[in-house]
Amino acid sequence: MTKATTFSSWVSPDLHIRNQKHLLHHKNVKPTLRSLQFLSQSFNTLYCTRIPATLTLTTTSNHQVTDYNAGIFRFCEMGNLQKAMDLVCKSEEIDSKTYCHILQLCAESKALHHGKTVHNLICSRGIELDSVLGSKLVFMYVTCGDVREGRRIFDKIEKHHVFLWNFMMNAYAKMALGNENFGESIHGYVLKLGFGLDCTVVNSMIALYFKRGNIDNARKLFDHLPERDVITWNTMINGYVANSLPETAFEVFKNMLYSTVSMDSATMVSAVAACASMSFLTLGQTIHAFAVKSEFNKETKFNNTLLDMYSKCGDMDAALQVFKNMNESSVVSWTSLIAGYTRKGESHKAIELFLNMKKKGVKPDTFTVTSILHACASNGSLEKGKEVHNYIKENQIQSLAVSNALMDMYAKCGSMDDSYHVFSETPFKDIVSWNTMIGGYSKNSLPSEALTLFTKMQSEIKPDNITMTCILPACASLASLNKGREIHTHVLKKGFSSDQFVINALIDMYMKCGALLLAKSLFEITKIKNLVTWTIMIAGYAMHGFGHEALSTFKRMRENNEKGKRGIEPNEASFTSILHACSHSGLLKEGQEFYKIMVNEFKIEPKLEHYASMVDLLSKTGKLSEAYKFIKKMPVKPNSTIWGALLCGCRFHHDVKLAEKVAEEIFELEPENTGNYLLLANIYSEAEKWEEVKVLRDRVSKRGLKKNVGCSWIEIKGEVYIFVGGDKENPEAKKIESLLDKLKMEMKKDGCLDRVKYGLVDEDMEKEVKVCGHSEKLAMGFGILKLAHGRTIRVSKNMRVCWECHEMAKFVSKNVGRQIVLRDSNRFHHFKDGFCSCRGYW
DNA sequence: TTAGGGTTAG
Repeated sequence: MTKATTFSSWVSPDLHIRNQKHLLHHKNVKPTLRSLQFLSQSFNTLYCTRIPATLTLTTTSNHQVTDYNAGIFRFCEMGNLQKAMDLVCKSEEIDSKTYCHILQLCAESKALHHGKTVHNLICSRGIELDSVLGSKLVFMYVTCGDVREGRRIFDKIEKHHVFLWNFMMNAYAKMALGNENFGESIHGYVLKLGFGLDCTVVNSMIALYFKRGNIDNARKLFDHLPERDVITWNTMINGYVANSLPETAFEVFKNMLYSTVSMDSATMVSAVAACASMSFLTLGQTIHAFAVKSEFNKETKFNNTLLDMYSKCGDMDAALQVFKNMNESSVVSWTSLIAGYTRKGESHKAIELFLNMKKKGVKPDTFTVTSILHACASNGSLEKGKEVHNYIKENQIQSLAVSNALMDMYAKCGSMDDSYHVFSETPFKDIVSWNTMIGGYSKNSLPSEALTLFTKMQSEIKPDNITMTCILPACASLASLNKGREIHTHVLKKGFSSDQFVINALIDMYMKCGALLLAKSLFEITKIKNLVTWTIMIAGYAMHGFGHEALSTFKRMRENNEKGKRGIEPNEASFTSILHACSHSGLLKEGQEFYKIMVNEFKIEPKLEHYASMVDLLSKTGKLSEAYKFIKKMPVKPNSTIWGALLCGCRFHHDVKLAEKVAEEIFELEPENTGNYLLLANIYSEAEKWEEVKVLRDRVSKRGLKKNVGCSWIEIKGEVYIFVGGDKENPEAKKIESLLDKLKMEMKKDGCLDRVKYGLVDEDMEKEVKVCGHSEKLAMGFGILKLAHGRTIRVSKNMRVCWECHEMAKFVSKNVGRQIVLRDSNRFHHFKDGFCSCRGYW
């Protein structure tokens, strides 16, 4: 008997491999060609073998069959494990064959606990462990997941059937799938045994290497194989497609055409799939023609791949044509069509198809419902999404992908409560589930929820690179630099820093947290910058009021400035950013020039955000009537942002007459927004038109408008402190108040407050609509008290900063010598030495 | 060896 191997603890993957090598070198059994092929197959398909029942029945001992044996056999046949167990425990007169039966049932039911009981009975009753009963025990343990115990029994067995070798190796293979070197050690053994030139064995090895992403080794095997069959070629094409190398797959396909091997339908399927993943429509059409000639187009599987190719290439007419010409369509055909229309943004057509398919009696499966949920999500149609959800519940179409698609649909339709409901009811969540939820909270302006879930996630599953891109916008939205830096550390530790999405999200986070220098240095050290990287940087400079830096970044992007790299062409979003930059810095000439370039050179049709930037730019630079004319000439209906930009301009340049006209347009669009009424009231009071102020105040109180609550927050040592106007609850409230009083006195002495008399004139009005509340002043005061001298004070506000607070920040930056970065709902203000980066353009 | 789905920044 082979000496039993003892394991002191649960084994590492490395140890499994050593054991498996040991298995292969076992002295008694010579591996057959089939067993080697089987071994590599086990990697590829996770093929799970059952020891056939006949194996156990052929060589059982001749014990007398008692009533108990017959009874247990019957219960096993019926699958009633509990009853069979009861009988096994009751009688000692049980033969080896019966133990085999019950162990088989334990394995099938994955009942390790019962299996162990049977094993104990066998031992305590002194039943001989022959190769058949031993094999069955091994089978039971391995199937139930206890490979270590299975191996212990395996080593006790004297004579092994080759099937058990394969089975044991398969079990180890499954466990060792994640190991880099394992494939190579099997490969070495294959060569040693002289199977290196055998087509069938090598085909399996090639597939194994591709499965493991080891493309070079797969290629080497292929290159050295003297005789290749159709499966060799197909495996190569398929392997390259699966490893996202469709171009190489195509090279192989071309070479196959010149070889003596003729293609089969699997070749066609792989080649068409390669075209699909490359969006190579013309090539796909050529193969289509070839397939028609060779009559491959009779097969449903091929036609489905073809349909999917057209759908992925965006040619929905061709996809529909294939669909119509098909002899038999399946749920796969319908799903490919639905997915195609969804990708094209034609969600209504996808939904229509879904309904049609149900009408035709084709039953949607998990793939279909995930596609249709995606369509509802991109359409934002919560109602349709809910209908699909009901259908899923009624028909019990369950899978993790379906749950994830449901969470995503609810998140994209803005219903995070429904999304969380699905999440909490999903028993086994994967990384996609967590990422979808965290990203959903971030996008739905629920950053605290996103951060809470992120913390919870870490105790259950390892976050990945996508998690980073989901959580970083939440840090950005809270302006939580501490949290953002913490995540950056995590990114570096886990090696996500080569991911372009992660880097872009980090730069964006630093920009939105006001850490312009950190954003800039990360941007500069990032070697590969894509359009989004550049646009984030330009948008960042824009929101910080660094117009010239934004312009030079835009220029750098378009030039061949990086070594050996071609310049990048701007798109719609880049122009939004650069126009923003111009308007935030009052760069009239440049802005107008960019607008022209966008429309004339790049043929980009302006969107509302482009128009808004232009109106903002004209208004800020005093071109009020031009701005008004610009709005009137717009081919689309202006929104409140556009009119609002002009109204701000009217205040800045004291044009009461135009302001009245503009305000009426906004009041019509946003009758509930108190901010607009206050803005007009300020314009009146600055022009000392007290009667108009009074009329407006009456209008506001008559409407009984909702009060907007302004709030500001500051992060100190990782804690976020939130302030609302007139807040006295903060334990430091008294200290802050006396500090602010002192500052106000000094400002008065300096004559600073003379400049802000306009904003303060109508205090009643201000109290009534309670728009400002000067919460930013409280947060700044708290920062002065709590942060060491020399540290920048970073405050965020959910509305635009008020004039008085702005003046105070300027004063503090000069007279107290503190740098302040204030983020309001519109832009950043950097205060230093008595100046603000906005230079009045806010 | 062979078809379809869900999460990712401006």
